Amino acid sequence: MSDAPEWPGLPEGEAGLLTRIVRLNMLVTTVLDRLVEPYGLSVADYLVLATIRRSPDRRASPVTVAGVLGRTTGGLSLAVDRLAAAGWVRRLPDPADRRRIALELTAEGRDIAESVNASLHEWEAGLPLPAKGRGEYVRHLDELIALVEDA
Amino acid sequence: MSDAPEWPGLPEGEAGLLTRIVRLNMLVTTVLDRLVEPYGLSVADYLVLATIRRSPDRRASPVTVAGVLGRTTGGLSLAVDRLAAAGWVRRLPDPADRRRIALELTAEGRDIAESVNASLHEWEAGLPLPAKGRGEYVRHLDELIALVEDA
DNA sequence: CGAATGTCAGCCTGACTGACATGG
DNA sequence: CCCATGTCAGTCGGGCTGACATTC
Repeated sequence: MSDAPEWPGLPEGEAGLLTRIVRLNMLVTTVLDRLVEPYGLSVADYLVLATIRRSPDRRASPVTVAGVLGRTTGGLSLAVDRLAAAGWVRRLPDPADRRRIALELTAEGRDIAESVNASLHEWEAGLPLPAKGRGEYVRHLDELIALVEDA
Repeated sequence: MSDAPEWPGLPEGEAGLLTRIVRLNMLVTTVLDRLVEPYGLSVADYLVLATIRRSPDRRASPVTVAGVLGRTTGGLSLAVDRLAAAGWVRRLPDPADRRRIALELTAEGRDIAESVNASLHEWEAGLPLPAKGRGEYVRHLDELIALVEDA
């Protein structure tokens, strides 16, 4: 808490796309933490909920989720344990392939995910974007993402 | 290690500036890890080196660095221990105020920081930015940063 | 005395690794 | 037989908190 007074320095000087991205993320992380906190979960765990929620059929296998979030299946197992213990996620067997399971949100899990989501939207809507609107920004970010993705 | 196949889902749907920033950062983090790894330090530790390096006089107090990087002084103490043990950072007493110390890079620390920095620039220079050049992107990122900073 | 600085011990989050069981 | 999936035990990095000593 308390905003960083100055700049973290990745590269230096003017250029520094990386610097800026890191900086931006640092700020965003703070915002996310704040938004997510009242619901009693971590950002990392929220991402799991959100990933499941956005998956086709609102279900996803651990491997898939781990892939999406760039984690290992082992690590994800623990996260799912946490989330299941909290009553937000259910593991259900896949009748077709008995090695697999599907992760599914409970009603409560859905509620939380949606609440957080709403907070995020709300926060974002409150940003005083300079006229031209967010479209411009979104486009640029998407371009950057694409660029970095296959770099 | 293997690119995430799909999208992590923060908000959903179209908008989602936050989603994109998080996504972008996820990618960038991977890049940073890769760039920093050959030098045998973590990104977190590199940030400490870089922060010191960019400080006025190439020196900084722990409080300052902690402030810049959004960490606690306690946590930073440990990081400095690591870095000092590796021979990259020196603690030197402040004659003016005997509570304080100044952190300074050793020659080797400077070398490493500069090498990593060079890698970063090189990587960035290799990005096939679409004509208009990075100026456009930098500007947008700066605007976003400013926006989020006082949100 | 109260505030600021740095350090240390203890803790905790959260992920990874590597072995394993099960099923395709 | 070999590959894929999920889980679990053990481990570790990395940062935090809270107490403390010192100096202003």
